[in-house]
Amino acid sequence: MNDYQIFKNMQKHILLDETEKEYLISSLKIRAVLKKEFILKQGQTCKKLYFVESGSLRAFHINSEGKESTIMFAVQDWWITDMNCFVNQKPAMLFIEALEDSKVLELDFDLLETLYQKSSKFERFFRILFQNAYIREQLRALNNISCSTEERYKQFVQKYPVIVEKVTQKQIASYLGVTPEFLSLIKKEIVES
Amino acid sequence: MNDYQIFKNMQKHILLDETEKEYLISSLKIRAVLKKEFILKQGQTCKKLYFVESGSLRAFHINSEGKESTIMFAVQDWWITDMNCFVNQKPAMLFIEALEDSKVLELDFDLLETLYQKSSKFERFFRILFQNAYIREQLRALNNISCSTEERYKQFVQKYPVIVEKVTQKQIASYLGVTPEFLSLIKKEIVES
DNA sequence: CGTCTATTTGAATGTACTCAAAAGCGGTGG
DNA sequence: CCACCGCTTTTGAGTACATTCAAATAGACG
Repeated sequence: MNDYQIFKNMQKHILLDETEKEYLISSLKIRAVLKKEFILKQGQTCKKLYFVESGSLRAFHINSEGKESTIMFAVQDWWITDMNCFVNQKPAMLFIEALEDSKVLELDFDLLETLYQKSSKFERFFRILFQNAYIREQLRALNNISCSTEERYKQFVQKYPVIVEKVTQKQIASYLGVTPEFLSLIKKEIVES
Repeated sequence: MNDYQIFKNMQKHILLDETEKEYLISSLKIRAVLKKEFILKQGQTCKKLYFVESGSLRAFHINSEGKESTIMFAVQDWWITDMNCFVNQKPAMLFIEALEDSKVLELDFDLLETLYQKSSKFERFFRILFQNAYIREQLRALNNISCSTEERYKQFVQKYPVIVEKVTQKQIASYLGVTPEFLSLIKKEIVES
Protein backbone atom coordinates (compact mmCIF):
# COMPACT_ATOMS: atom_id res chain seq x y z
CA MET A 1 0.00 0.00 0.00
CA ASN A 2 3.05 2.22 0.40
CA ASP A 3 3.38 2.73 -3.33
CA TYR A 4 -0.05 4.32 -3.64
CA GLN A 5 -0.32 7.56 -5.61
CA ILE A 6 -2.08 9.16 -2.66
CA PHE A 7 1.14 9.45 -0.68
CA LYS A 8 2.90 11.28 -3.48
CA ASN A 9 -0.19 13.45 -3.79
CA MET A 10 -0.20 14.37 -0.11
CA GLN A 11 3.52 14.86 0.06
CA LYS A 12 3.26 17.71 -2.40
CA HIS A 13 2.10 19.72 0.60
CA ILE A 14 2.91 17.85 3.83
CA LEU A 15 5.44 15.32 5.04
CA LEU A 16 3.97 12.28 6.77
CA ASP A 17 5.85 10.18 9.30
CA GLU A 18 5.29 6.42 9.56
CA THR A 19 2.62 6.71 12.24
CA GLU A 20 0.65 9.22 10.20
CA LYS A 21 0.92 7.03 7.14
CA GLU A 22 -0.51 4.20 9.20
CA TYR A 23 -3.42 6.36 10.32
CA LEU A 24 -4.09 7.31 6.74
CA ILE A 25 -3.87 3.77 5.37
CA SER A 26 -6.21 2.45 8.04
CA SER A 27 -8.77 5.09 7.04
CA LEU A 28 -8.71 4.19 3.35
CA LYS A 29 -10.51 1.53 1.40
CA ILE A 30 -9.51 0.65 -2.14
CA ARG A 31 -12.35 0.13 -4.59
CA ALA A 32 -12.34 -1.05 -8.18
CA VAL A 33 -14.92 0.68 -10.36
CA LEU A 34 -15.96 -0.62 -13.75
CA LYS A 35 -16.44 1.57 -16.80
CA LYS A 36 -19.89 3.22 -16.67
CA GLU A 37 -20.35 2.23 -13.04
CA PHE A 38 -21.60 4.95 -10.68
CA ILE A 39 -19.97 5.60 -7.34
CA LEU A 40 -22.60 8.22 -6.54
CA LYS A 41 -26.06 9.05 -7.82
CA GLN A 42 -28.11 12.23 -7.54
CA GLY A 43 -30.33 12.15 -4.46
CA GLN A 44 -28.19 9.72 -2.48
CA THR A 45 -26.20 10.74 0.55
CA CYS A 46 -22.46 10.51 0.24
CA LYS A 47 -20.10 10.01 3.11
CA LYS A 48 -17.00 9.32 1.02
CA LEU A 49 -14.27 11.44 -0.46
CA TYR A 50 -12.60 9.71 -3.41
CA PHE A 51 -9.02 9.78 -4.61
CA VAL A 52 -8.38 8.44 -8.12
CA GLU A 53 -5.48 5.97 -8.05
CA SER A 54 -5.98 5.03 -11.69
CA GLY A 55 -8.52 5.58 -14.43
CA SER A 56 -10.92 8.51 -14.71
CA LEU A 57 -14.35 9.67 -13.58
CA ARG A 58 -16.86 12.35 -14.38
CA ALA A 59 -19.20 14.28 -12.07
CA PHE A 60 -22.37 15.67 -13.61
CA HIS A 61 -25.77 17.05 -12.74
CA ILE A 62 -29.10 16.55 -14.47
CA ASN A 63 -31.57 19.38 -13.99
CA SER A 64 -35.37 19.36 -13.96
CA GLU A 65 -35.54 19.71 -17.75
CA GLY A 66 -33.22 16.73 -18.21
CA LYS A 67 -30.24 18.85 -19.22
CA GLU A 68 -26.92 17.31 -18.27
CA SER A 69 -24.09 19.54 -16.94
CA THR A 70 -20.60 18.22 -16.29
CA ILE A 71 -19.11 19.77 -13.16
CA MET A 72 -15.70 18.14 -13.21
CA PHE A 73 -13.56 15.37 -14.57
CA ALA A 74 -11.12 13.50 -12.32
CA VAL A 75 -8.17 11.58 -13.67
CA GLN A 76 -5.36 9.81 -11.84
CA ASP A 77 -4.08 11.77 -8.84
CA TRP A 78 -7.26 13.84 -8.44
CA TRP A 79 -9.77 14.05 -5.61
CA ILE A 80 -13.48 13.94 -6.32
CA THR A 81 -16.85 13.86 -4.57
CA ASP A 82 -20.06 15.87 -4.25
CA MET A 83 -18.49 18.17 -1.68
CA ASN A 84 -21.71 19.80 -0.50
CA CYS A 85 -23.17 16.36 0.06
CA PHE A 86 -20.01 15.07 1.74
CA VAL A 87 -19.45 18.03 4.03
CA ASN A 88 -22.98 19.14 4.82
CA GLN A 89 -24.79 15.84 4.50
CA LYS A 90 -27.11 17.18 1.82
CA PRO A 91 -28.62 14.90 -0.82
CA ALA A 92 -26.20 14.57 -3.73
CA MET A 93 -26.78 16.86 -6.71
CA LEU A 94 -24.23 14.93 -8.72
CA PHE A 95 -23.79 11.64 -10.47
CA ILE A 96 -20.20 10.37 -10.43
CA GLU A 97 -19.46 7.79 -13.09
CA ALA A 98 -16.29 5.96 -14.18
CA LEU A 99 -15.23 6.79 -17.73
CA GLU A 100 -13.10 3.62 -17.80
CA ASP A 101 -12.18 0.83 -15.41
CA SER A 102 -10.69 2.67 -12.45
CA LYS A 103 -9.35 2.29 -8.94
CA VAL A 104 -10.37 4.76 -6.27
CA LEU A 105 -9.48 5.15 -2.62
CA GLU A 106 -12.43 5.92 -0.36
CA LEU A 107 -12.00 8.19 2.64
CA ASP A 108 -14.95 8.13 5.00
CA PHE A 109 -16.22 11.43 6.44
CA ASP A 110 -16.00 10.35 10.08
CA LEU A 111 -12.58 8.82 9.60
CA LEU A 112 -11.40 12.05 8.01
CA GLU A 113 -12.58 13.99 11.05
CA THR A 114 -10.59 11.56 13.19
CA LEU A 115 -7.54 12.08 11.00
CA TYR A 116 -7.81 15.84 11.59
CA GLN A 117 -7.79 15.12 15.34
CA LYS A 118 -4.83 12.78 15.15
CA SER A 119 -2.58 15.08 13.17
CA SER A 120 -3.06 18.66 12.11
CA LYS A 121 -0.95 17.88 9.04
CA PHE A 122 -4.11 16.45 7.53
CA GLU A 123 -5.92 19.64 8.38
CA ARG A 124 -3.14 21.50 6.62
CA PHE A 125 -3.25 19.26 3.58
CA PHE A 126 -6.97 19.70 3.08
CA ARG A 127 -6.74 23.41 3.79
CA ILE A 128 -4.38 23.66 0.84
CA LEU A 129 -6.46 21.28 -1.27
CA PHE A 130 -9.65 23.29 -0.77
CA GLN A 131 -7.77 26.54 -1.19
CA ASN A 132 -6.57 25.41 -4.61
CA ALA A 133 -9.96 23.99 -5.52
CA TYR A 134 -11.57 27.32 -4.65
CA ILE A 135 -9.08 29.24 -6.75
CA ARG A 136 -9.61 26.87 -9.68
CA GLU A 137 -13.38 27.24 -9.50
CA GLN A 138 -13.12 30.99 -9.30
CA LEU A 139 -10.87 31.13 -12.33
CA ARG A 140 -13.27 28.85 -14.16
CA ALA A 141 -16.19 31.11 -13.30
CA LEU A 142 -14.25 34.12 -14.50
CA ASN A 143 -13.42 32.32 -17.70
CA ASN A 144 -17.01 31.31 -18.30
CA ILE A 145 -18.27 34.80 -17.80
CA SER A 146 -15.62 36.66 -19.76
CA CYS A 147 -14.54 34.41 -22.66
CA SER A 148 -16.26 33.16 -25.81
CA THR A 149 -17.11 29.48 -26.15
CA GLU A 150 -14.41 29.07 -28.77
CA GLU A 151 -11.76 30.45 -26.44
CA ARG A 152 -12.98 28.30 -23.58
CA TYR A 153 -12.86 25.19 -25.72
CA LYS A 154 -9.31 25.97 -26.85
CA GLN A 155 -8.20 26.59 -23.28
CA PHE A 156 -9.81 23.37 -22.10
CA VAL A 157 -8.00 21.33 -24.75
CA GLN A 158 -4.73 23.06 -23.96
CA LYS A 159 -5.08 22.75 -20.21
CA TYR A 160 -6.41 19.20 -19.93
CA PRO A 161 -5.05 17.18 -22.88
CA VAL A 162 -5.21 14.01 -20.76
CA ILE A 163 -8.93 14.47 -20.23
CA VAL A 164 -9.64 15.30 -23.86
CA GLU A 165 -8.30 11.88 -24.84
CA LYS A 166 -10.68 10.07 -22.53
CA VAL A 167 -14.00 11.82 -22.97
CA THR A 168 -16.55 12.35 -25.73
CA GLN A 169 -17.31 15.64 -27.42
CA LYS A 170 -20.72 15.55 -25.84
CA GLN A 171 -19.19 15.45 -22.38
CA ILE A 172 -16.85 18.35 -23.14
CA ALA A 173 -19.83 20.30 -24.46
CA SER A 174 -21.73 19.66 -21.24
CA TYR A 175 -18.67 20.85 -19.26
CA LEU A 176 -18.49 24.04 -21.31
CA GLY A 177 -22.23 24.56 -20.98
CA VAL A 178 -23.15 24.33 -24.67
CA THR A 179 -24.92 21.76 -26.83
CA PRO A 180 -22.87 19.08 -28.62
CA GLU A 181 -24.17 20.42 -31.96
CA PHE A 182 -22.79 23.84 -31.22
CA LEU A 183 -19.43 22.50 -30.10
CA SER A 184 -19.24 20.53 -33.33
CA LEU A 185 -19.76 23.76 -35.25
CA ILE A 186 -17.08 25.55 -33.28
CA LYS A 187 -14.55 22.79 -33.90
CA LYS A 188 -15.29 23.07 -37.60
CA GLU A 189 -14.69 26.82 -37.51
CA ILE A 190 -11.38 26.33 -35.67
CA VAL A 191 -10.18 23.83 -38.27
CA GLU A 192 -11.21 26.08 -41.16
CA SER A 193 -9.52 29.17 -39.79
CA MET B 1 -10.46 45.04 19.77
CA ASN B 2 -12.20 42.15 21.52
CA ASP B 3 -15.57 43.16 20.19
CA TYR B 4 -14.52 42.75 16.56
CA GLN B 5 -16.80 40.77 14.27
CA ILE B 6 -13.87 38.62 13.26
CA PHE B 7 -13.91 36.73 16.55
CA LYS B 8 -17.55 35.83 16.20
CA ASN B 9 -16.80 34.82 12.64
CA MET B 10 -13.98 32.51 13.62
CA GLN B 11 -15.82 31.08 16.58
CA LYS B 12 -18.42 29.65 14.25
CA HIS B 13 -15.83 26.95 13.60
CA ILE B 14 -13.10 27.07 16.24
CA LEU B 15 -12.73 28.14 19.86
CA LEU B 16 -9.82 30.47 20.53
CA ASP B 17 -8.13 30.81 23.91
CA GLU B 18 -6.71 34.15 25.08
CA THR B 19 -3.21 33.48 23.74
CA GLU B 20 -4.56 32.61 20.32
CA LYS B 21 -6.70 35.71 20.30
CA GLU B 22 -3.57 37.71 21.07
CA TYR B 23 -1.74 36.08 18.16
CA LEU B 24 -4.61 36.90 15.88
CA ILE B 25 -4.97 40.48 17.00
CA SER B 26 -1.28 41.13 16.58
CA SER B 27 -1.49 39.88 13.00
CA LEU B 28 -4.34 42.18 12.05
CA LYS B 29 -4.43 45.76 10.90
CA ILE B 30 -7.65 47.74 10.75
CA ARG B 31 -8.16 49.92 7.71
CA ALA B 32 -10.85 52.40 6.85
CA VAL B 33 -11.82 52.42 3.19
CA LEU B 34 -13.81 55.20 1.57
CA LYS B 35 -16.64 54.65 -0.87
CA LYS B 36 -15.24 54.00 -4.38
CA GLU B 37 -11.73 53.51 -2.99
CA PHE B 38 -9.82 50.47 -4.26
CA ILE B 39 -8.00 48.13 -1.90
CA LEU B 40 -6.65 46.16 -4.87
CA LYS B 41 -6.19 46.81 -8.56
CA GLN B 42 -5.72 44.42 -11.46
CA GLY B 43 -2.02 43.76 -12.11
CA GLN B 44 -0.86 44.56 -8.58
CA THR B 45 0.43 41.95 -6.19
CA CYS B 46 -1.64 41.33 -3.12
CA LYS B 47 -0.30 40.01 0.12
CA LYS B 48 -3.42 40.68 2.18
CA LEU B 49 -6.53 38.76 3.03
CA TYR B 50 -9.40 41.05 4.01
CA PHE B 51 -12.19 40.59 6.50
CA VAL B 52 -15.10 43.03 6.28
CA GLU B 53 -15.87 44.46 9.71
CA SER B 54 -18.41 46.88 8.31
CA GLY B 55 -19.56 48.17 4.96
CA SER B 56 -19.34 46.30 1.66
CA LEU B 57 -16.98 45.67 -1.24
CA ARG B 58 -17.05 44.27 -4.75
CA ALA B 59 -14.42 42.23 -6.60
CA PHE B 60 -14.47 42.41 -10.39
CA HIS B 61 -12.39 41.69 -13.44
CA ILE B 62 -12.06 43.67 -16.67
CA ASN B 63 -11.10 41.60 -19.70
CA SER B 64 -9.18 42.55 -22.83
CA GLU B 65 -12.34 43.82 -24.55
CA GLY B 66 -13.14 46.04 -21.58
CA LYS B 67 -15.99 43.87 -20.34
CA GLU B 68 -16.48 43.99 -16.59
CA SER B 69 -17.32 40.79 -14.65
CA THR B 70 -18.18 40.82 -10.96
CA ILE B 71 -16.70 37.82 -9.18
CA MET B 72 -18.04 38.43 -5.70
CA PHE B 73 -19.56 40.87 -3.29
CA ALA B 74 -18.45 40.99 0.33
CA VAL B 75 -20.60 42.49 3.07
CA GLN B 76 -20.04 42.61 6.82
CA ASP B 77 -18.66 39.35 8.20
CA TRP B 78 -17.23 38.14 4.84
CA TRP B 79 -13.68 37.44 3.75
CA ILE B 80 -12.40 38.76 0.45
CA THR B 81 -9.25 38.95 -1.65
CA ASP B 82 -7.89 37.86 -5.02
CA MET B 83 -7.10 34.40 -3.70
CA ASN B 84 -4.91 33.30 -6.61
CA CYS B 85 -2.87 36.43 -6.18
CA PHE B 86 -2.73 36.11 -2.39
CA VAL B 87 -1.84 32.41 -2.29
CA ASN B 88 0.31 32.00 -5.40
CA GLN B 89 1.76 35.49 -5.65
CA LYS B 90 0.36 35.97 -9.14
CA PRO B 91 -0.52 39.45 -10.44
CA ALA B 92 -4.07 40.32 -9.39
CA MET B 93 -6.82 39.68 -11.92
CA LEU B 94 -9.29 41.56 -9.78
CA PHE B 95 -10.16 45.03 -8.72
CA ILE B 96 -11.62 45.26 -5.21
CA GLU B 97 -13.57 48.41 -4.52
CA ALA B 98 -15.59 49.67 -1.58
CA LEU B 99 -19.30 50.13 -2.34
CA GLU B 100 -19.63 52.41 0.69
CA ASP B 101 -17.41 53.65 3.51
CA SER B 102 -16.14 50.45 5.10
CA LYS B 103 -13.79 49.04 7.68
CA VAL B 104 -11.68 46.01 6.83
CA LEU B 105 -9.17 43.95 8.77
CA GLU B 106 -6.01 43.10 6.84
CA LEU B 107 -4.29 39.78 7.41
CA ASP B 108 -0.84 39.59 5.88
CA PHE B 109 0.18 36.43 4.00
CA ASP B 110 3.36 35.82 5.98
CA LEU B 111 1.64 36.50 9.29
CA LEU B 112 -1.07 34.02 8.34
CA GLU B 113 1.57 31.38 7.70
CA THR B 114 2.94 32.13 11.14
CA LEU B 115 -0.52 31.81 12.64
CA TYR B 116 -0.81 28.35 11.10
CA GLN B 117 2.47 27.42 12.81
CA LYS B 118 1.42 28.82 16.14
CA SER B 119 -1.91 27.05 16.34
CA SER B 120 -3.44 24.46 14.08
CA LYS B 121 -6.85 25.87 14.99
CA PHE B 122 -6.18 28.54 12.39
CA GLU B 123 -5.34 25.84 9.90
CA ARG B 124 -8.67 24.24 10.76
CA PHE B 125 -10.57 27.48 10.45
CA PHE B 126 -9.25 28.24 7.00
CA ARG B 127 -9.68 24.63 5.94
CA ILE B 128 -13.38 25.03 6.68
CA LEU B 129 -13.50 28.49 5.15
CA PHE B 130 -11.99 27.32 1.87
CA GLN B 131 -14.09 24.19 1.92
CA ASN B 132 -17.24 26.28 2.10
CA ALA B 133 -15.95 28.74 -0.48
CA TYR B 134 -15.25 25.86 -2.85
CA ILE B 135 -18.73 24.42 -2.35
CA ARG B 136 -20.29 27.82 -2.94
CA GLU B 137 -18.34 28.34 -6.16
CA GLN B 138 -19.24 24.90 -7.41
CA LEU B 139 -22.91 25.48 -6.73
CA ARG B 140 -22.66 28.82 -8.50
CA ALA B 141 -21.05 27.18 -11.51
CA LEU B 142 -23.76 24.54 -11.57
CA ASN B 143 -26.37 27.24 -11.35
CA ASN B 144 -24.85 29.26 -14.17
CA ILE B 145 -24.68 26.28 -16.45
CA SER B 146 -28.08 24.78 -15.72
CA CYS B 147 -30.46 27.66 -14.99
CA SER B 148 -31.89 30.48 -17.08
CA THR B 149 -30.86 34.06 -16.39
CA GLU B 150 -34.30 34.79 -14.96
CA GLU B 151 -34.00 31.97 -12.44
CA ARG B 152 -30.48 32.99 -11.51
CA TYR B 153 -31.58 36.57 -10.93
CA LYS B 154 -34.47 35.46 -8.74
CA GLN B 155 -32.20 33.18 -6.73
CA PHE B 156 -29.64 35.94 -6.29
CA VAL B 157 -32.26 38.34 -4.94
CA GLN B 158 -33.63 35.68 -2.65
CA LYS B 159 -30.25 34.51 -1.39
CA TYR B 160 -28.51 37.87 -0.94
CA PRO B 161 -31.16 40.49 -0.09
CA VAL B 162 -28.55 42.47 1.88
CA ILE B 163 -26.37 42.78 -1.20
CA VAL B 164 -29.25 43.70 -3.49
CA GLU B 165 -29.89 46.77 -1.33
CA LYS B 166 -26.34 48.03 -1.70
CA VAL B 167 -25.47 47.52 -5.34
CA THR B 168 -26.65 48.81 -8.71
CA GLN B 169 -28.46 46.77 -11.32
CA LYS B 170 -25.44 47.07 -13.54
CA GLN B 171 -23.30 45.36 -10.92
CA ILE B 172 -25.79 42.54 -10.46
CA ALA B 173 -25.87 42.10 -14.23
CA SER B 174 -22.10 41.83 -14.34
CA TYR B 175 -22.26 39.23 -11.55
CA LEU B 176 -24.84 37.20 -13.47
CA GLY B 177 -22.82 37.56 -16.66
CA VAL B 178 -25.38 39.50 -18.71
CA THR B 179 -25.67 43.08 -19.94
CA PRO B 180 -27.54 45.64 -17.81
CA GLU B 181 -29.98 46.14 -20.70
CA PHE B 182 -30.87 42.49 -20.69
CA LEU B 183 -31.30 42.35 -16.92
CA SER B 184 -33.61 45.34 -17.15
CA LEU B 185 -35.72 43.41 -19.65
CA ILE B 186 -35.82 40.35 -17.42
CA LYS B 187 -36.96 42.38 -14.43
CA LYS B 188 -39.75 43.83 -16.55
CA GLU B 189 -40.87 40.34 -17.55
CA ILE B 190 -40.85 39.18 -13.93
CA VAL B 191 -43.03 42.12 -12.88
CA GLU B 192 -45.46 41.57 -15.76
CA SER B 193 -45.91 37.86 -15.13
C1' DC C 1 -22.86 -7.74 -39.19
C1' DG C 2 -26.28 -5.03 -36.79
C1' DT C 3 -27.37 -1.90 -33.08
C1' DC C 4 -26.63 1.96 -30.37
C1' DT C 5 -24.72 6.21 -29.61
C1' DA C 6 -21.84 10.11 -31.05
C1' DT C 7 -21.04 13.48 -34.42
C1' DT C 8 -22.08 16.36 -38.30
C1' DT C 9 -25.00 19.28 -41.05
C1' DG C 10 -28.77 22.36 -41.90
C1' DA C 11 -33.08 25.09 -41.20
C1' DA C 12 -35.86 27.54 -38.11
C1' DT C 13 -36.17 29.70 -33.62
C1' DG C 14 -34.98 31.87 -29.33
C1' DT C 15 -31.89 34.06 -26.22
C1' DA C 16 -28.85 37.67 -25.36
C1' DC C 17 -25.98 41.49 -27.25
C1' DT C 18 -24.89 46.08 -29.49
C1' DC C 19 -25.97 50.56 -30.35
C1' DA C 20 -28.69 54.52 -29.74
C1' DA C 21 -31.82 57.45 -27.51
C1' DA C 22 -34.87 58.76 -23.83
C1' DA C 23 -36.10 58.84 -19.06
C1' DG C 24 -34.96 58.64 -14.16
C1' DC C 25 -32.14 59.62 -10.17
C1' DG C 26 -28.56 61.22 -7.02
C1' DG C 27 -25.18 64.30 -5.91
C1' DT C 28 -23.04 68.86 -6.27
C1' DG C 29 -22.56 73.66 -6.62
C1' DG C 30 -24.49 78.06 -7.18
C1' DC D 1 -33.40 74.82 -2.58
C1' DC D 2 -33.21 74.21 -7.16
C1' DA D 3 -30.78 73.39 -11.58
C1' DC D 4 -27.59 70.89 -13.82
C1' DC D 5 -24.41 67.10 -14.66
C1' DG D 6 -23.22 62.42 -14.93
C1' DC D 7 -24.47 57.89 -14.43
C1' DT D 8 -27.97 54.26 -14.24
C1' DT D 9 -32.00 52.32 -16.07
C1' DT D 10 -35.37 51.64 -19.62
C1' DT D 11 -36.92 50.95 -24.30
C1' DG D 12 -36.47 49.61 -29.03
C1' DA D 13 -34.45 48.06 -33.47
C1' DG D 14 -31.26 45.26 -35.63
C1' DT D 15 -27.79 41.57 -35.16
C1' DA D 16 -25.06 37.69 -33.40
C1' DC D 17 -24.67 33.73 -30.71
C1' DA D 18 -26.55 29.43 -29.35
C1' DT D 19 -30.51 26.22 -29.22
C1' DT D 20 -33.96 22.86 -30.97
C1' DC D 21 -35.33 19.51 -34.02
C1' DA D 22 -34.53 16.46 -37.69
C1' DA D 23 -31.92 13.69 -40.64
C1' DA D 24 -27.70 11.81 -42.43
C1' DT D 25 -23.17 9.88 -41.42
C1' DA D 26 -19.67 7.88 -38.77
C1' DG D 27 -17.78 5.05 -34.94
C1' DA D 28 -17.77 1.78 -31.15
C1' DC D 29 -18.92 -2.56 -29.45
C1' DG D 30 -21.01 -6.93 -28.75
